[in-house]
This record gives sequence, C-alpha cells and structure tokens, in this order.
Amino acid sequence: MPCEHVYVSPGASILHADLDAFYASVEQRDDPRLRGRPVIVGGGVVLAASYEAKARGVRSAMGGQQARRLCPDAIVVPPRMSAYTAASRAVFEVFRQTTPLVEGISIDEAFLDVGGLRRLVGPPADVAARLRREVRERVHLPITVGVARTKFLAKVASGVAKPDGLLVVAPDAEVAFLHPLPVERLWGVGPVTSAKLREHRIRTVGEVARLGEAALVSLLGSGAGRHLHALAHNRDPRAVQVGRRRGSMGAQHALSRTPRAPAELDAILAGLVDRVTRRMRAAGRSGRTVVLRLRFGDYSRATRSHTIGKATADTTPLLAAARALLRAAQSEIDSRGVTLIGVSVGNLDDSPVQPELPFHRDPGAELDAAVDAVRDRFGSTALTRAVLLGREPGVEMPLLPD
DNA sequence: TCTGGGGTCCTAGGACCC
DNA sequence: TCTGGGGTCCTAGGACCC
Repeated sequence: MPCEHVYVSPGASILHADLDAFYASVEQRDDPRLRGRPVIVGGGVVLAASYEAKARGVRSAMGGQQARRLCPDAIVVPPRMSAYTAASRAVFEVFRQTTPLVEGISIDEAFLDVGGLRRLVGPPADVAARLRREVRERVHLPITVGVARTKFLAKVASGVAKPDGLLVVAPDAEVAFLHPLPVERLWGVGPVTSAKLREHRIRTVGEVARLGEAALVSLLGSGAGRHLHALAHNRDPRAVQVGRRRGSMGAQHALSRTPRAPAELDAILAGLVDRVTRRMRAAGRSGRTVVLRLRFGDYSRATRSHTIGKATADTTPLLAAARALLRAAQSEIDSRGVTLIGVSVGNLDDSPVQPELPFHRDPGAELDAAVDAVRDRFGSTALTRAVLLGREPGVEMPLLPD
C-alpha cells in the first residue's frame, strides 16, 4: 500500500532512502510474470522476499523449507548478483546527483543530508519526493524515504512508511511520532533487549523515555542504556558521514554435523584465508588481527583471535596464524563437533599490498573483488557467499561512480 | 524452523606502560 | 616497598544489522 504522509518540515533535512525488498523487486522489474506474485530470492535460505511473500509470513534469513511451507505458490528464483549490483549503482547515482553528502549503509540503503539544498532546490520533503520519482523513472524500482532532523528518526520513519512510501517527520511532531512506537522500532533493539524491556512491562518508546537513564543503564548496561535513553529522548547528534571504510574482511563456511577430519578442516580454513587475502589484495587493504570463528555441534559459537606484528595481505602469515588458532581449538572441536568455520582479518589499514600475480587470477576472485568494491563503497551488505556460489560467467566489474 | 554469509559496535578483564 | 590513577592494546564474547 503506497502511502504519502507529508507534513510541513522546516527543520528536517536528513533522508533515509531504502529500496523495498531489493533483490525481489529487481526480479519483478526484470520479469513481468513475477509482478504481483510472491517471489523468493535464494534457495537454501531466503535472501529476499517480495511483499506478496512477506504478507504470507516469509522473512529474509528464513530457511527455504519453512518459506515454501508458508507460501507453497511462491516463485523461487536464484540470485542474480550482477543485476542487483548494477541496480544499486544506478540508484546511488541518483543519490549522488541529489547531494554529495551520501552515506551508504548497505547495497540498498543510504542516508542523504539535503539541508543545504533548501534554497537552491527546495525543502527536504520536495527533494525526497523527487528522489523517489527519479529512482522509479530511471531504475524502475520502488523506494521508501524517511525524512527527519536526525539519522535515527529518518531511519525509523522509512521503516514505518514501507513499502513504497514517503514519511516526513516535522520537528514539532517528533515526540508525538516517536513515543507511541513499539520499542522494537528502535535501531539497536533486537530480540534480547526487547525481551528485557518487555519483562519490565516496557513496550513503547515513550515508556522507555519515562524510565530514566539510571534505570535503563542498570537494566541494559551503560553503553546500551545511555544509547537507548538518548534515542528515546530523540537525541542523535550523528552527522551523515561520506566515505566510511570497512574495518574487517571475512569469509565463512557452514558445515553439516558430519564429523570432519582435521586435514579436511585445515583445507577449508586454507580456502577461506585464500579467499579473504585475495579480496584484501584486490581492495588494497592489509590487516593484523586474524579471527577464527567457530560454531559447534550444538550451534553455540566461539571466536579465537591473534594479532600479528605487521599488517599484511599475504596469505602465508595470515594462514599460519589462522592454523595456529584452529590447532589450539582442535580438542574442543573433537569433543563438540563443528558446524561452521569462519576467518576474518581485522585492524585493516591501507599499507601497500603485493600486487596479484597474473596466474593467480581467477574469475571467482574477480567477482569477489567486484562485490568488495561495492561493499567498500556502500558499507556492509547482504551480499552472501550463497550468492557468490551462484557465480555467473562473464559478470561485469561494477563501474563505481566517483 | 534444524538455522547463510558478511559486517558493526560494545563490554570486560588482563598485560603493560607512564 | 606499597598504593594509586590513567591510558592503550589484545582477547573473547555478545547483541545487532542487512
């Protein structure tokens, strides 16, 4: 249901623009037979669901079997990463033609500061309406925009306005808008925090606001408590930040519960480290901290990390560190079983990396690099290994706009 | 419901230094 | 020799987000 609540908004100047059911919308755009039908992108797990599928209870990250049970007539399509990358580029092009102050959050989501456009172009509500129109006309995708004085409130507004909506929260209407909302609408309130608050009969943002900072801190800890208190009182001083870079790069691989020989785990580990270091070299990033991520047979998790003296993107030292961590965890793996191995490299910096030798190049790594280029530009994304496994031959490198 | 892949930020204790 | 404060880095875990 499209909705257009537009209020007069003298002070609100931050836009949160969020494409609706992004992957599924691209599929419906490109194949008319999918329009108006429940569409699920992905196979083993749901990467994206169209609103027709969401109406039946299908959610992203849900197992494929459950999704098919809820919605037997859904059309399941494999992901086409290159199409999503291209669509994202085109949408971000529209964003950057609107204002240079664009902070990408993910492949389908960004903050825009349009406060400076008031005199030249018009008030933020007009800018937002035009942005939605241009995305629709030029990229043929539905997009929801929330407008407010702060990033936090703009994000909440877009969440409320979805799908295909525009919601401007005027400064004098902020508290009236915010306080009746359920706490789960707050960015950073997940299942655990939500359960703690509900235990104390706190259901709305207004009830959080009335609680007082000291009580929130004792309930949630000092960081989360103060953060939530500030948000509930509509305080969010964060500015739109252009050009943020990632602090870590990783890869992981889920396993069935079948016991694995140490040599097999070692081979998986080496493959993961190779993936990550190729991507690091392609992105020109070096790192010092190796994190081994494990999930055991009972699905509990653990991490082990080690920091080496000098940042590098070379496979050899990073693999050696990862192997040492895996060996140290071997007895725990033997007794508990393992269902996931992951490696990530943190403490990333821009120190020079050894260029890739030509015979080391392979198409898969080039696709990884393409995905990374988008991810570096737009921040973390929902791009997944599952997606990468469906590698399409001849996928083009994204031409990243300046 | 037998659960993917890639990230961010925060906390807390210990080591170490001044 | 003992006590104290302040700061940074490393490690491990947890919550959360897309």
